[in-house]
Amino acid sequence: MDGLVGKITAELLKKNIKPSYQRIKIMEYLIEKNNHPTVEMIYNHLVKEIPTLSKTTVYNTLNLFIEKGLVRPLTIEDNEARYDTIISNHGHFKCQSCGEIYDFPVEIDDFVPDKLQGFEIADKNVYFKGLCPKCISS
Amino acid sequence: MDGLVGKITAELLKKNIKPSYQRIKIMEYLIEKNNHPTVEMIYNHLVKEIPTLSKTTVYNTLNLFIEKGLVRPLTIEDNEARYDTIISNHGHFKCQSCGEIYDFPVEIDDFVPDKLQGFEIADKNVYFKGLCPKCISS
DNA sequence: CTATGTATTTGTAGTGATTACAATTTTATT
DNA sequence: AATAAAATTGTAATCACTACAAATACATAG
Repeated sequence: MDGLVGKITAELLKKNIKPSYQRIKIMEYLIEKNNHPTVEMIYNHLVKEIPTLSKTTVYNTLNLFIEKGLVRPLTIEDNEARYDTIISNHGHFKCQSCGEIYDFPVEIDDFVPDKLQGFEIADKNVYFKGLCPKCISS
Repeated sequence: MDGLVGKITAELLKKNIKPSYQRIKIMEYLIEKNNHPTVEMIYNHLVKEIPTLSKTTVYNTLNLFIEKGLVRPLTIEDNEARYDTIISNHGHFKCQSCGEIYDFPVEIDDFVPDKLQGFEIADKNVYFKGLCPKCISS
C-alpha cells in the first residue's frame, strides 16, 4: 500500500532504530511535508492521528534521528529549533518578513578554504537571510 | 591614551548610539577578545570592572548593536546565542569536542545560486562543524 | 547652578523551549 | 502467559531570554 512507510521502516532498521509507530509517523511527516518544521508543528499535526502523543516523544525521537544521522537541526537563530531530513548539499534561505524557509542548491564542497587543512569537517551549513520575492512584491 | 575607545566612541556616534560606559566596554570586549562570546562570557568578564552591571544591559546592548548593524548573532545551534563584530566575509567552524569557534575566510558571494534570483539577500552565513586539529591529535 | 525631562541602566518577575526523570505502556523473549 | 527490555508519556525542573517598572545618570532650558 504505502511504499513510503516501507522505505522509512527499512531506513530506520538500517540505523538500528526500532521502527515504532511514532517514529515512523514523525519521519513520514518530515519527508512528506519537507517544511523545516518546529517541534510544535510536528506535534500539532500528529496529535490528531495519535491523541496520546507526547511532546517529549517528539523531542526524543528527533534527537535520536539526529544522533543516528537521519536528521539535522537547522541552524537558524530563532528561539525554536527546526529540523530537516538529510539530503545532498543545499542551503537555506529564510525570509525575514514571512518567515518561510526556502531550500537552494549549493556546492558547498567547492569552497572549503585552505585554512581548514587539518580540520575534520563533519557538517556544513549555509544559511542566508533576506526577503523572498512574494514579500518584495507586496 | 586608548585609541580603541576613541574609535569605538566615534563608531557608536556614527550609528546614533550614545556611547555610554557600558556600551563602550561591551564593544571593546567584542573587538579585543574576538572570541564569539556568549552573554554569560561578556557579563562574567565585565562585571569585575563594572560591579553594578546587569545581564539585562548586556542583552539590551547587544540587541541594539545588532539592530544598528554593528554586531551580528552567530547562527549556531547551541542553546546559547553568540555574537560577532561585523567584518568581511568569513565563516565559522565549531569544534564539536572542545567547543572552540574558529573563523575562516570564505568567498560567499561567489556561490549565490540561480534559484535565488528575485530574492533580496540581507545576510549570509556559512557554518561548519567537526573536529579541530588540537582535538584530533589528542 | 538648579530644575526638569529624557535616555540608560538595573533588578525582578515572567515566558517559553527544552530536558530530566519516574511511571506507565508497549514490545520482545522464554 | 510471565518476565525483561525498550519506548512512550506526563510532570516538574532548568535555563536563556524578555517585559516591565523603578532607579540612576545625563542633557538641556531657565
